[in-house]
Amino acid sequence: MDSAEFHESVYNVVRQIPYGKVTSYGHVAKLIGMPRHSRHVGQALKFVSPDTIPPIPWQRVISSSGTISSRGPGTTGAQRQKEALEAEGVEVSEAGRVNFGVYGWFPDVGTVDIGVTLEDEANDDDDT
DNA sequence: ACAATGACCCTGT
DNA sequence: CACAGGGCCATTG
Repeated sequence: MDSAEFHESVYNVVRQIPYGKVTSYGHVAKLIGMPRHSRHVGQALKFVSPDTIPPIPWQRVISSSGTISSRGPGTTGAQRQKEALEAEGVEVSEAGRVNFGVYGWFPDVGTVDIGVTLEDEANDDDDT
């Protein structure tokens, strides 16, 4: 799994988050089979540009605590994310928190097409 | 090779 | 709920 494939998997999963729903970095990491790489999911998402086709709804990925992660003081990323979510009907509290009980999307691992053949990676024998 | 960093996560106080 | 500490792991200086 290269970083390129990692990104692909992340994008594929994120694209499948239903409109008006949100999930967490950690869950995305689990879905692509790398539960320890929650931080890198965010890293992958920051490479996303609004011009990407098909579009990647990066705003639907927040922290496991249900809050929008701050990109640091002076940045507007978190603010844009909040507005983007509200634009699709997701309620975001003033503290930047979303009610997972209502808007959470946490499908079981294996029920989501990650777009990468992880199932065939064990098949490397050279049958003649 | 080492140290620091990051759109994270979990547990404990 | 707020805060602190430890763990995690690829990337960057």
